[in-house]
Amino acid sequence: MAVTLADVAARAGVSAATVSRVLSGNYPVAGATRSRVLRAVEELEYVVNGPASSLAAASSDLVGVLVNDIADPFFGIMASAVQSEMEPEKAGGKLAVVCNTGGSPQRELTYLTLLQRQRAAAVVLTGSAVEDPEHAEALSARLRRLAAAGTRVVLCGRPPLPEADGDGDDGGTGDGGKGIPGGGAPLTVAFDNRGGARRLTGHLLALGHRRIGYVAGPAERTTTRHRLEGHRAALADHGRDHGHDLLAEAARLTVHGAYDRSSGYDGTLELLRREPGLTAVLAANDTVALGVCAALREAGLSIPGDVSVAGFDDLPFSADASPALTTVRIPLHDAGARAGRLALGRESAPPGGVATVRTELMVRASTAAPRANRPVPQAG
Amino acid sequence: MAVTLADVAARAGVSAATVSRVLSGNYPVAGATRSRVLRAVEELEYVVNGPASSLAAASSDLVGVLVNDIADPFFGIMASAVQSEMEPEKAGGKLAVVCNTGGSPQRELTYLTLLQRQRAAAVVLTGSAVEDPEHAEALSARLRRLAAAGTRVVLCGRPPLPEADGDGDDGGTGDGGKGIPGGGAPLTVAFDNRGGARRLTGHLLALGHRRIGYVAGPAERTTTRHRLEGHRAALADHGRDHGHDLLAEAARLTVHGAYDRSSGYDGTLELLRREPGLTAVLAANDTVALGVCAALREAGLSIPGDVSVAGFDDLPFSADASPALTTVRIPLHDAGARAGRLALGRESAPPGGVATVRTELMVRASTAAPRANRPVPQAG
DNA sequence: CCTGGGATAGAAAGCGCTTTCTAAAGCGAG
DNA sequence: CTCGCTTTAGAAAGCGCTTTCTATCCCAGG
Repeated sequence: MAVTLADVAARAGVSAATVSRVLSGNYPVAGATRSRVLRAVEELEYVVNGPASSLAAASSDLVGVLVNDIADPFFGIMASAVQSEMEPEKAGGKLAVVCNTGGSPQRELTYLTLLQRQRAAAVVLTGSAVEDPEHAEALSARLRRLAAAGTRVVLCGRPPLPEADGDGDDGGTGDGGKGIPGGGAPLTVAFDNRGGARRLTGHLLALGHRRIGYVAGPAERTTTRHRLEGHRAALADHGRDHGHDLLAEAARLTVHGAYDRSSGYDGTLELLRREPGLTAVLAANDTVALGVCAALREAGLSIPGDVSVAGFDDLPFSADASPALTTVRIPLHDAGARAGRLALGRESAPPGGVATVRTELMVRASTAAPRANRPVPQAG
Repeated sequence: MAVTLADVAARAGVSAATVSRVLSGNYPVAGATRSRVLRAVEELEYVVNGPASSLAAASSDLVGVLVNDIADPFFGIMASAVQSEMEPEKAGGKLAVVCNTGGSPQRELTYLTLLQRQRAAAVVLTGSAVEDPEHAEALSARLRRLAAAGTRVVLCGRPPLPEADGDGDDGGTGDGGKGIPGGGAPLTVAFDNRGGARRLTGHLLALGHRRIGYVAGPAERTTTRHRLEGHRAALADHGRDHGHDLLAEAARLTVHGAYDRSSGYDGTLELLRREPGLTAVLAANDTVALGVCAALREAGLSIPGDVSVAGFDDLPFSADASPALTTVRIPLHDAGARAGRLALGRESAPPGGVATVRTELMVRASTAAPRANRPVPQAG
């Protein structure tokens, strides 16, 4: 039913081989022949049969992008950046397949199989990893095998895979995909979540805050752990410098939730119950921060007058919230673009296979020095 | 290098045909044989070669989803819903390919070719269409040909394609893809933008607003036109009932921009210049509304005290903006899910091939009755 | 005028799978 | 017991393309 190579060949009065060569363009074809073929292609409205060509050439132009939640701009921005690197104009029509894993390691594996089945040229995994050792192990093994088989594997916004064997102290192999053609080992574009969180908490401490609540993300995710570590590191710094141990309180002032608004809302209520005298609340990310703000306001507290609030990520809406949110900016677009280039092999692998992108503290209106006396809401 | 069907067959001591039958499951295979094959598949970690299977079966399990901007939650939500309908558990591992067209008709066509090349099983086009007759014509023809060739084509959030021929008054053929197997004609899930805008403007008029500015979207998009038509219809309704012609002013109080925050900001500045006495501003969508609010605040006007603001879409952040945004809710998730089911043929085509989803007016804090005397900002 | 080599194009062998078409059993009925 | 049917499995022919491997053709050099 569909027009095939043979049809074009017949029309142009050449062999199928010649048509193929004209279209792929990596073999000399005489000018006259070429234009005759091209005309036939035009006239017949011929469109290459992708599967057939992938089969014969043993390669495809699909690139998988795994995201936790495509409706979340955090992932949307990264996915968009990855895809912008393979615009038809730039990369000869690679197709990005965006897969919504919902953050489930199980689904992640399933999609990986699906992509492997399509013989995807590369796979980009975004979003934080789950720390469950069993899944982590299965995923690492899987990714490493995929990479070894020639599929480019890039992790974006999650920590590098643990070392495969016992050798090699700490990710310093230095041959991030040099040896084996087409990759060989998974590459990573990591975010400096620890440093960002540390600076953010440092900012709050510098303003004079001492009772800082933390509505953290899901306990089992690496991103959550890293941000929490940065937070505590800042607390520890402060204790060291001022002989005032804030770390002891940290656990009591931390609650965990999901990366959504209602977690921020519920978490804040819980924090207020535990410590009505809070002067600042840190949120797992900006979306959570919105929920934090809502809960605070309902409790009759003003921001930043009574309580300061800060988020993480700096999504587009963060600057528009009111008050504008103090947050840690993650250059999602740059990170995604870089991951995309790495996935296409258009950028050489970073040393050790790991590139870390900087995060930046964005101080805005939602944080200010704490007031001496502020109204204390009635406990729930 | 990779494990093939033949390897599995050899290991299981059966023919390749049998293995294929076990895996596709649409042919009887004796229980003992089946489990022997399954075990071999396990042991060899066999993964089907998608391209080969697509080639042989002349079908693929890719579904294309075209979006204007994947980083925008409006599209993210729809894409997510489409994809949720083809979870591996539900639809046997269909893969959604999300393509970012940036709203360019040119890129839309390019991606369509890419998808066609992959022999995609279906294509879902989201986002408003461009009204440029030339492109519209090219796109319609293309989609119709695709559909006729067996690819399911679903439009989501854009108006149905114009009738192909001169016959048929107004999209009432009633055989939305019944005749030809696998579709035949493009299907549509349309939004009631006109009705929504009409109700929204009605709400403002009922509150007592008479000088209503409109920061509309790009002039050439259908969505923009429909919302504008609804707006003007409400204005006309009012004139008819109260003998007070607001329509004459409408053009002067309308400015066009893109669907982004800065358009809202700039547009509002321009509107304020044209009519410092505005008491309400309607925005093309919620993102634009954020920019409108920012500009208003900078001009020293309070919301809704001095000026009411309303948006469109009801994205997740809209309820959290402050003040919470009055807006017209579009059930994006439902619409996307429906489009997904239509694309997979899991839901029968609606009468006439067009399903319209209802929009709902969400009245929140950003709109209120106008004040008798309000400060008038200095013109820029 | 002959010959070696570069440029160009065709023939044909797959790529790994699906799917007829065909064959071999296994079984109840006559 | 034999016949004819159902059930199950293998053989083999492609699906449409890429890519060697070859075969021309043409021209410069001898």
